[in-house]
Amino acid sequence: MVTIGDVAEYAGVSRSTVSHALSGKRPISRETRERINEAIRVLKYTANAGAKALATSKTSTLGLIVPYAPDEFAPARLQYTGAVSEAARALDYDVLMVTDVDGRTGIKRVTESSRVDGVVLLNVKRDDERIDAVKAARQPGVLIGVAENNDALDSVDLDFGEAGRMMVRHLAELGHTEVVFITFPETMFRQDLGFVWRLREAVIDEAAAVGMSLTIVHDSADPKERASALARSLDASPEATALLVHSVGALVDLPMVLSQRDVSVPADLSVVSLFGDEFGAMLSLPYTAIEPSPDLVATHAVRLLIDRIGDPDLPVVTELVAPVMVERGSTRAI
Amino acid sequence: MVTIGDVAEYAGVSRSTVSHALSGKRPISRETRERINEAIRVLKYTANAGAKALATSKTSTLGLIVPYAPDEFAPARLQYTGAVSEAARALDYDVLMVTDVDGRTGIKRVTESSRVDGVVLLNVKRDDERIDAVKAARQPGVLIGVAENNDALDSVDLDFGEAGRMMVRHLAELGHTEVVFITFPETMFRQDLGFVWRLREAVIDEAAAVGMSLTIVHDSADPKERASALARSLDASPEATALLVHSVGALVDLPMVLSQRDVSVPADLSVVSLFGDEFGAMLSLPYTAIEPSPDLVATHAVRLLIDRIGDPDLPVVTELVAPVMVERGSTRAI
DNA sequence: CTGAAAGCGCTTACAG
DNA sequence: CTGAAAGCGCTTACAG
Repeated sequence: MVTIGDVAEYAGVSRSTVSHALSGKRPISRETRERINEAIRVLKYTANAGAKALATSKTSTLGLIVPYAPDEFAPARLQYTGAVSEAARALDYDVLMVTDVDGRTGIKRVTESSRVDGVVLLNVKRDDERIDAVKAARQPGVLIGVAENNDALDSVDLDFGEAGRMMVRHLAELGHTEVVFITFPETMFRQDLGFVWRLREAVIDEAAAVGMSLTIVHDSADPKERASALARSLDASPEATALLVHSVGALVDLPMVLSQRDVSVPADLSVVSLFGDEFGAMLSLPYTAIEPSPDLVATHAVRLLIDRIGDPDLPVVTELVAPVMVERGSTRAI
Repeated sequence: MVTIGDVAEYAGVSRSTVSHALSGKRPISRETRERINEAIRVLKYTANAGAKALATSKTSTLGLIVPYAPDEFAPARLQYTGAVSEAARALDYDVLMVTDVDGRTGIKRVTESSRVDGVVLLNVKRDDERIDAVKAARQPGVLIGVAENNDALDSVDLDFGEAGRMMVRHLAELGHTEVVFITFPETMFRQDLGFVWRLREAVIDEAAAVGMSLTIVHDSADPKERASALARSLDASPEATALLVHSVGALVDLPMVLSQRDVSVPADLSVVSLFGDEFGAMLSLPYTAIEPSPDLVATHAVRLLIDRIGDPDLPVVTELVAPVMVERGSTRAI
């Protein structure tokens, strides 16, 4: 492999001069710089990342802590991993995937061995045990999600509370007072995933505030029974004029269930939801919905993390990304 | 940070002795070993991965080259990234995610800077431009998929040809002679993705061989029109007694389209397909189908790559994983 | 069974 | 504007 020494020799300068030419950390004469660039070009030199990391104590690598729970919605998670990777690349960081089932194990491994400069935690729970693992590490971390047992890590997430309120207000403004709220299976709540809880609580509170009568339905965790359970729930609330949907499973089944009952949207029923492109692209869902904006969330998270790597004493922040609703004509005034 | 020198000092031995105790590369007296272990425990020592990589020229890291094309099916890709990561971990390797839109750029970057010991290529095309980038690198690579412009890299994939033949034979044995073959949108074929081509060719050849009359239908690339296009295709082939489905979009729409036409499976129509858990879990598809087995494919690929890292002169191999059909009762004899 | 020393490929005070 | 040298934290011949 060609080293900085080879470049120095070819260019007839010292290694430190090559190093400085590369980093731009001190002025180099035009002539010298040109000889160095020529040498780099001819020898096809690329700095050894490991050696640089050893010398500088910076790996330019972020650990992405993403336990592969089999029960969660895959496309959504893929959106986030891709978005984090791209946000990191844009700031010249690489991403190490850490998929250990126990996130703490993975965090310990990559931080203690100095493989990463910081970690990004996906799939955050309200009470997330990985937070202590990050606090025990030399490197900082950022949550994509909001935890309640967190007083030390920066967090970024969609403002799911506001998203819930926004959906309720949207329906309320159209005059809907009888609404069925379809949310994720109980199992998701029991898994303590923060966003399902926060959205549900906000929806309940806001509905109470605006005098909306809400029937809460949990999607079935078993896809085999999901559609029929959904159908029964709808039948049980014939007075409802609108659906507020925050569940991937229900979104999958809804077009078929409604079509089977000859229910037209929005003529017979208004529908508002929350889902992203990755989902809409596969299913082509015609529902007015809030965008989860994973790119924005990931970009903020990575920037926050890299800022903190640069300065550990920055104040801890929680950034909630404002939800945006995309109108698709699935709701109407009553 | 605590270094091997701190451990050596605490244990009262030399750094080389600690290093050898850690690697097990030479015999250490019981007493010395115990002092060292005690020192490691007390000081909470973990070796610096970068320093080790510099000294040994091995990073214990694999690059996962996965261009984030927005138009492909996300859950399938996530299955593979997770499977590769887990297979690598099992053999004590970490995984660096390389999501550059141009895979060649990413390969160049991580190999030239010695960030990885080898690369795993996902989303392989029949004519894959990344292969030359790998050949130009010092580190070896493995394809998850089969390319036609490849004479140097190991490859692992599901045997999609055999999968296609298996589906045809399954229907032929049940007496079906009029079959509609629904495959991916033209755009996927134009993207040159090997597996869609190989399966289609095998289905066509095998159908000819067994005297089956095949109507080939390409799924619509636009999810908005997909279901109605699918419905029209079915209407256009009233003589068909079976469907052979190799398209994610069609699988999403099929339950609804069939239910709208009051077509029962398998009473009115037999259906055979190819899809994995990740998909079945979300949609609960009741169709007899071939398993794509991403875990098996990824495990083989990673093992092959690590073997080759150990010995670059191993013969180049292509491993095709035998397809397995899972019976779900969606086909019947005619 | 153990240690002193060189080396992996960088960066960065220090000196000029 | 440039260079010689030390150091980052490991491993591994070499020597005993």
